[in-house]
Amino acid sequence: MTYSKAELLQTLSRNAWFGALPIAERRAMLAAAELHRVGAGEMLYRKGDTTGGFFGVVQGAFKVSTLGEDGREGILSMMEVGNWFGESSLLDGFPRPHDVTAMVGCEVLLISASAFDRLMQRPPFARAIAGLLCIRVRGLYGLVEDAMLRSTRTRIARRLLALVRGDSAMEPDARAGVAVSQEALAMMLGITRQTLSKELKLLVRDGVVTLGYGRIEITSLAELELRGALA
Amino acid sequence: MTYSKAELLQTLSRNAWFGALPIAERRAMLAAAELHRVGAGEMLYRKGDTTGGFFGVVQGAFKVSTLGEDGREGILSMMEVGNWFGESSLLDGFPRPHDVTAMVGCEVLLISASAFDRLMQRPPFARAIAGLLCIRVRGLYGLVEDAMLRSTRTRIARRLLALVRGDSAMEPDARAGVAVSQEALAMMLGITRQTLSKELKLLVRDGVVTLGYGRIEITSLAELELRGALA
DNA sequence: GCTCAACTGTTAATAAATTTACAATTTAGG
DNA sequence: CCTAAATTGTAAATTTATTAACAGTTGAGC
Repeated sequence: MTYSKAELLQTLSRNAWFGALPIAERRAMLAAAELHRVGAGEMLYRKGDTTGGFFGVVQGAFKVSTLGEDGREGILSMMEVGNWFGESSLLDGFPRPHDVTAMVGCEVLLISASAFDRLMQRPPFARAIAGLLCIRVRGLYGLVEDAMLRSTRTRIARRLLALVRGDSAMEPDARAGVAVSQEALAMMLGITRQTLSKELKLLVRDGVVTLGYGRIEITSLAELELRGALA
Repeated sequence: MTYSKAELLQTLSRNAWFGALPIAERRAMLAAAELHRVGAGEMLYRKGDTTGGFFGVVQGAFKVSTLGEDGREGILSMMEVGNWFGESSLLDGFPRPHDVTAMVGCEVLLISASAFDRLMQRPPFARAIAGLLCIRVRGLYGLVEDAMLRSTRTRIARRLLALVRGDSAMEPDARAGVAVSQEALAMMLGITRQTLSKELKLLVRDGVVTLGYGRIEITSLAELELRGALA
C-alpha cells in the first residue's frame, strides 16, 4: 500500500506528540523520511547496534524488548501507529539499548541519522525531541515505581489500562479491548503467564474483563481504574 | 562555606556530564546559578510541585523518591556532588514526578526556570540537556530491565556496583565502600530490609563484602562484578 | 560519659510467585 | 477441512519474599 503525504500526516497526527508539532516540523519530518516495509518477526534493530535512524510507525506495531542472561524476554514497551522512537542513540551515539521487533507486518517511516541531525538544527524540532525524551523519562519513572512499590495485582490493572488507553498511539475510538496474548502481557509485567492467568481469572469473576484468544476485553473500565489506583 | 567560581567549576567538572560540557557553557551555567543551603531532611521539591528550577549538587547528597499509596517509600536514585537534575519539569512544564530530599546538610546551585529557558537558547547547552535526558532514559531502562528479568540476588550486586562506582557523581578515588544503611539500600531495590540482610550475609560469608554501621565495604570488587553480571 | 534513636541480626509464620506438568481450546495456513 | 502451532486453563510442589517480632549494637548529640 502507498500513502499520500496528506494521508500519512493525518494518520500520524493522531499521536499526541506528533500531532502537537507545528505543521512545518511535521512536513519537514515527512520530507526527510522514507517509507519502509517490515515483515512480521523482522527486527528493526538489535541491542548493541550502532546503526539505524529515527522511526515512525505507520502501520502495525513493534515490541521493544530485551533478553535476560537466562534467555527470558522482557517487553519494555509497544510502539504503535503514530509512535516515533530511536532518538536516544542518534543523540548520544551510544548503542541501541534494546531490540525492536515487528509483531505483525509493519510499515515505518525512517529518518536517517544524517537527516535527523539536519532536522535537529531546527529549534522547534530540537525542542520537540527534548519533549519526547521527557515523555520517555516520565513513562519509565512510572514503570520503575510500579515495580518498586506496587503489588502484582495493581500492576496488572495499570498495564491493562495503559494498553486500552493506547498509552502511546492514541487511537480515535476508545478501544474496549486489547489484542495481546497472556504470554506477552506477562512479559511486559515481568511475571509468569501462570501468575497472570490466575489474576485475570479474578478479574473475570468480578466482571471487569472477559478473555478471548489473544485478546482481553475490558467490560468495566471504571472497575479496572479502581484497581489500578489503589495499592 | 563559600566557594570561588574556580573551586565550584573544578568540583562540579569531576562529573562526567558536566565535565564534558564546553567551558563556555559551564561558565554560563555558573553565572546563571545561585548557591543555596539545604538542611538535612529538607525537601528541594515534592511530587506534584510545579515550581523550582534546575539543580546542581555542590555538597552533600539528595535522595529522589516517591511514596506508594500504602506509605512505603521507594528510592529511585541518589543525586551526589556534581549531579544536575530537575530538567524534565522545566522542559515540558508538567509537575515534578517525585520527591527530592537532602540526606545530609547540602549545598546546591539553583538555576531558575527563566534562567534555564535563557540557557536553552544556546545550542550547545540545549544539546547537552538532550544528552542528560539520554543518560536518564538509559539509566531508567536499566532499572526496568533489572526489575523485570533479574533475580533479587543479582539486583543487589548490581545496585552495590552502581553505588561504589559512584554511578552518577564519579569521585576521583575509587571508593572501596558505600555509606548507605541496609534500610535505604532495600528501598532502592524495592525489597524489605530482612530480605536484603539475608542476602548480604551470604556475600559476607563468601568474602565479597563486610558490613558496618550504615556502611557496606566491598572487599572483592571482582567477585561482586561476577554476581552482578550473571542472572 | 550517657542516653536515645538509628541501625543490624535473626527467626517463625505467612503470603506470593515460580516451576513443572499436562490437558483443552483456538486459529492460521496448507 | 484438517493439522500443527499458538494460546489458554489448571494444579501441586517448591522457592522466594514478606510480615511480625524482638534482641543486640552503634554512634551522634547533649
